[in-house]
Amino acid sequence: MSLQVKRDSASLRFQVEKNIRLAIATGRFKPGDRLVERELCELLSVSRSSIREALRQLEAEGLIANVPYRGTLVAVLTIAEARQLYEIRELMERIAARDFTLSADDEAIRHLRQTMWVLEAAVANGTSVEMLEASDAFYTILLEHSGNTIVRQVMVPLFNRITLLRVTSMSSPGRAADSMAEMRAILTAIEARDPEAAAEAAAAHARRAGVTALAVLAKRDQNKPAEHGTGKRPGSASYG
Amino acid sequence: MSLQVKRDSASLRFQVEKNIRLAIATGRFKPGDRLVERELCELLSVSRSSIREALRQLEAEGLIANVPYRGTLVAVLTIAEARQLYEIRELMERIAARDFTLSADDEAIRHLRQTMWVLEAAVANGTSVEMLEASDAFYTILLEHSGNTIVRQVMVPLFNRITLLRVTSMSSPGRAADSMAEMRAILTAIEARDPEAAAEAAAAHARRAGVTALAVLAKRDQNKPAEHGTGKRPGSASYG
DNA sequence: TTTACAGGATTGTCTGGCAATCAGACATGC
DNA sequence: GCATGTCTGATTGCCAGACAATCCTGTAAA
Repeated sequence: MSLQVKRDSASLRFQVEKNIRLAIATGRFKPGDRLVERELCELLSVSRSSIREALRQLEAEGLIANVPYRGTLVAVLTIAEARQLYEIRELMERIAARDFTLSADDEAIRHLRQTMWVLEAAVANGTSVEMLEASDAFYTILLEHSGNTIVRQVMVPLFNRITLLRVTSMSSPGRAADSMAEMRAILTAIEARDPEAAAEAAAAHARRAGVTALAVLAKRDQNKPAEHGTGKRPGSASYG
Repeated sequence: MSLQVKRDSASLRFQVEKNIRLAIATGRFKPGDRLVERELCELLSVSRSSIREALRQLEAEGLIANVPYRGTLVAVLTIAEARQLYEIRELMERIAARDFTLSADDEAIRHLRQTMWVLEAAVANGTSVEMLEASDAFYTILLEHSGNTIVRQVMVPLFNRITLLRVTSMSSPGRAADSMAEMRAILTAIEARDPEAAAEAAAAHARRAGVTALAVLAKRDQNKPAEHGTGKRPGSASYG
């Protein structure tokens, strides 16, 4: 066990960043919503400097977009972009799984296996939030111990953007169980120390997640083609 | 010709960002160098707020790294990371070339062809800076008109990180001519409207650039294994 | 109806400041 | 000499308040 002191009193702007990210992921801020700086100040009880620095960071990740003198909006993903997103995600996960298999130690694999149990428990009888958390944890471990810094850094923004959709995509009936089975396949390949099989399993998982999500998206956009950006302000309810 | 007004009175922080990026690309700031905020303020004649916001953006792109209460350093790439970088770059360029071929209009292709001429002229009898600029322009057009927003957004940080190395990698004798020929091949495939060939040509180009760069890097690190981060301050010579 | 303009809202930027933290020098005790 | 404690200057993290630039909107004038 590492004795590292938990440098967890993370900088304020980092917490701001995390909170905004979370607010977007949970649908508190919806795609197209406007993020007014001073409202965020009040919501989060920090100064504008910290807010703005956090916004710049999120902007670089493509999670929000900035229009000069008009403000920052939560990014809106078109279907085409979603398709592109999932194509790249597949490639990245392929690499991550391969490199993890090649370079992860037993400790990491054990950790991954544990997370898989948690996921399976959540799918059996947990909330959807628990499922998402376990699923996130799985990927975090995979990326963290792949030894591939670059893939990790590329994936973070991708992942964040996918969360712009994921509330949608996971809602597909039966998808959770399939998803879990696919992840189990990744783990099995990793345990067998077979990088190619792991890569292929990860790719298959990403591919199917993409197909499902895109199907849901296409259907949604058929029903209400331009429902993004209601113009509704973030409001002032308590948050954080 | 586009009649778009050149929104070039870009925000200050954007110019700051551009200048710092350039300073890193040209070796003015070297990997490991420390970027002291107040020195940047004086160098660029802007306030700390703008500097800090620009730094956060560059940080999110992985071009600089931040250590709490110690400052921001220009990122240092290990050889392993460089290898990972080029592997992903290959995949991304493959997609970009494919999608460009599928979706670019004649105007864009003509533009690309023109840039190719500029590049060839630069290689024939131009400075290395001109070569780099033409080469950058080529890729910018490719990405901009690929219709693939996500690949573009993924590529930007990758590209920036590659410029951390590129002064090195282009210095390989004869590489410029080869590189040019490979890019010509991409263009040819695009003109033939053959997405698969274009993708393959782009991948080949990226692959070879990677091999060359890695070879140079490996050699350099053999000679002076830890010459990163001389600790030298940015200094105060004129800049910008 | 269209145009012009005033007013409000929001962002972009600056200034000055203060606490937290770090690196390095220095002194102390063994 | 070496380890430990302390001090000091430098730098970052964060803040409050301010002002100009810009955009949006509603209203009055042509």
